[in-house]
Amino acid sequence: MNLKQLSQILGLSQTTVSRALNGYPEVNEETRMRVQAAAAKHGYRPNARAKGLATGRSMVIGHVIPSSSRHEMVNPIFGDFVAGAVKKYAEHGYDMMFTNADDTSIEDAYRSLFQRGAVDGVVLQGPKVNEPRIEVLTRMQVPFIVHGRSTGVSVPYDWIDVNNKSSFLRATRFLIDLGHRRIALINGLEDMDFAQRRRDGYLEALKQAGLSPDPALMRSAEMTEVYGHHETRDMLRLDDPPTAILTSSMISAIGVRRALDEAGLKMGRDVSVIAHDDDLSYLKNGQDVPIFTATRSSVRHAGELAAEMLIERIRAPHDPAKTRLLEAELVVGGSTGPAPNRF
Amino acid sequence: MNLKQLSQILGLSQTTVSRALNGYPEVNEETRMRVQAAAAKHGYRPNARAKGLATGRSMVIGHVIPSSSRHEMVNPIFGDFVAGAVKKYAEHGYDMMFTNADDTSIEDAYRSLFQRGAVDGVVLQGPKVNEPRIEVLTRMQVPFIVHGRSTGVSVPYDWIDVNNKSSFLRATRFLIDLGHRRIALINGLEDMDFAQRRRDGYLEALKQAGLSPDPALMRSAEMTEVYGHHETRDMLRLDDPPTAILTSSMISAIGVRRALDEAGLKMGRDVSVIAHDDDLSYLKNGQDVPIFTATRSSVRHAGELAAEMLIERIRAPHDPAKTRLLEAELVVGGSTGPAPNRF
DNA sequence: CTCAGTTTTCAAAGCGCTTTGAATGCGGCC
DNA sequence: GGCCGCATTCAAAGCGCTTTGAAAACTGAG
Repeated sequence: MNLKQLSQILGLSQTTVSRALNGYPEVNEETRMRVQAAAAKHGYRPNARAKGLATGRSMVIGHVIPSSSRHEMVNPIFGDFVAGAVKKYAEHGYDMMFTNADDTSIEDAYRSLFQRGAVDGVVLQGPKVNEPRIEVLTRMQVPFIVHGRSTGVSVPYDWIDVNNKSSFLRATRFLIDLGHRRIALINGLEDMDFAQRRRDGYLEALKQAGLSPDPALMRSAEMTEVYGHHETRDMLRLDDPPTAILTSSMISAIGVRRALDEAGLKMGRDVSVIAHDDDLSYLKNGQDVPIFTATRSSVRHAGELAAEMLIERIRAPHDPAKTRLLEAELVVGGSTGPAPNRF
Repeated sequence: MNLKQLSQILGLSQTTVSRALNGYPEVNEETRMRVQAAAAKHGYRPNARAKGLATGRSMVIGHVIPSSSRHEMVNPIFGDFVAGAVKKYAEHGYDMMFTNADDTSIEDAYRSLFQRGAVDGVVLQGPKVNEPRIEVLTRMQVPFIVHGRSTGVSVPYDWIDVNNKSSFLRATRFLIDLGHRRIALINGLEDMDFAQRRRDGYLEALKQAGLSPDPALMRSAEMTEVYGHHETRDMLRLDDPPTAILTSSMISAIGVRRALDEAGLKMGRDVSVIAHDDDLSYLKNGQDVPIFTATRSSVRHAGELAAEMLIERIRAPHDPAKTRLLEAELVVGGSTGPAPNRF
């Protein structure tokens, strides 16, 4: 069933039927009712491609998934961010499109999406420091939003981010206030912008407390469970092991916990742990009492906000850049306690 | 840059340029080279909507994400399955589209995707027992593939699934062979087809061993960490607690482990645990030695296979239904051991 | 040199929609 | 009665591509 057929059934022109369905005012209300009824009856749905071709808009928003050859990892926060975003997209009549690109051709993938007219805007995830994609998209003059920020990029752009620095500063200070002096940081990949900001916060807190950082206590890699376990076990073997560990993800924190268990150490008593908690739906930080003391910020909520900001941007391409900084809350759970007295 | 402009630059007709780029034989090779060079030089990429309108194919494959009001959970396997699928889609020139639909309108969402001409095929995830969507799609005569199967659906359809019954049968038998008699099953939601098959395998193994199932040891819900923890803690309080636990996901298994730790029990010695491991990239089951004894089957690989099967189906809509049953491997890790002697 | 056969190129129609510019019908006012 | 303005409807062009059916250019045989 297409527009032509529907209009023939109704004995009206395509113009009138189209306008009736799209809510234009120059249609007799009675006619509109008749058209809407017929459309519903015959299950008519306008062809998205034809509509897009005629309007120049695709009503689709793109995401590019890097299929890295180096690290085949899917970000665990992916699902929740997407769930948040897609919900808002749907509310505004947008669909979501994914494309795959290998590491070397990510910029090209973004360019392709727009040139092919496949999308009206894109979300840029996981920005690195000096993220080149941001300048590419800016130069292309297309609507986009960054989930995160990129230190070193000077052009203005829309972004939504968690205040990584302040939350890790607060978390570190919290541990210092509990008497900890040997505090480890199990961070994400170094070239990721968020990881750098978290480290900045951590270092800042140490500095304010007059503590000097120990490179042996600062680790960074892709945030898996195995990684958290491995680094913890490694650090526990040091002559002067940490009494507290700060970790960039709940998944790694689970590995940290496993390593502590294996070493016969009790989390919260022997070693304190603070994790960053993205509030993933399948990995809640406990029921009522949090398992881990954590800096918490819902990535699903970030997805919703990102979607809304991007849709606004698509509507008003020339508005000045908008940014949104979310503060993570510091929730206190059972994984932290006063530094053990070793003497 | 569109086809018209490009053909004007080249002094050729649109027909010839289009054919040159799409590899049709009736084009002089020299001309083809010239066209390809010009297209590359000017960064020409055919408009996907126009192309789709002309060909009737969208080169997009759809996935519907249910935004349930009941359980707001994103399936943790989502990311890896999608990563596998999108990679294969890309290899064949397909993009991936997501749409959101609330629980009540999922069928409608599938229908809409096709009627709007937005997709050439869809993947149906998380089938329940007697899954109504399968019949809807069958009746619509559109290409689709089911990740999983649906007991009770009699029409033939394409699917790819893990042999859930046999893997849980084997896992249960493995525990029985180790001397366990009180074996608990922490399963997924009851109405999910995979959960039912896993329970069947579990029950079958008990039956073969002459053991009668205890309803108090069979739990089912959405497979979160908190759920695994909660049910385990609950069962440990029983007069006759289980000595072994079978769980449907690694995430829940982590919760199981936490409950055991809290109770001062050692996994593998006091209580044995077997988990189903989807081989998620961010949640590997250990480095070299598996943490958990597990039934393992890569969901990412399933995503790749599903994508390929669907693309085949799109190419040959009238071929007989194809199915693929993957056997999970039983990997033995440190979480299982002989049943403790309680006397 | 001619003509059939082959290779190569082209103009135009069509995919299903929106939107422009024009036409129609109607009531009201002078 | 004639004319204007308003409400309503319509025919046709256009979005950028593919594809059909025809034309042009070339080839080799007779």
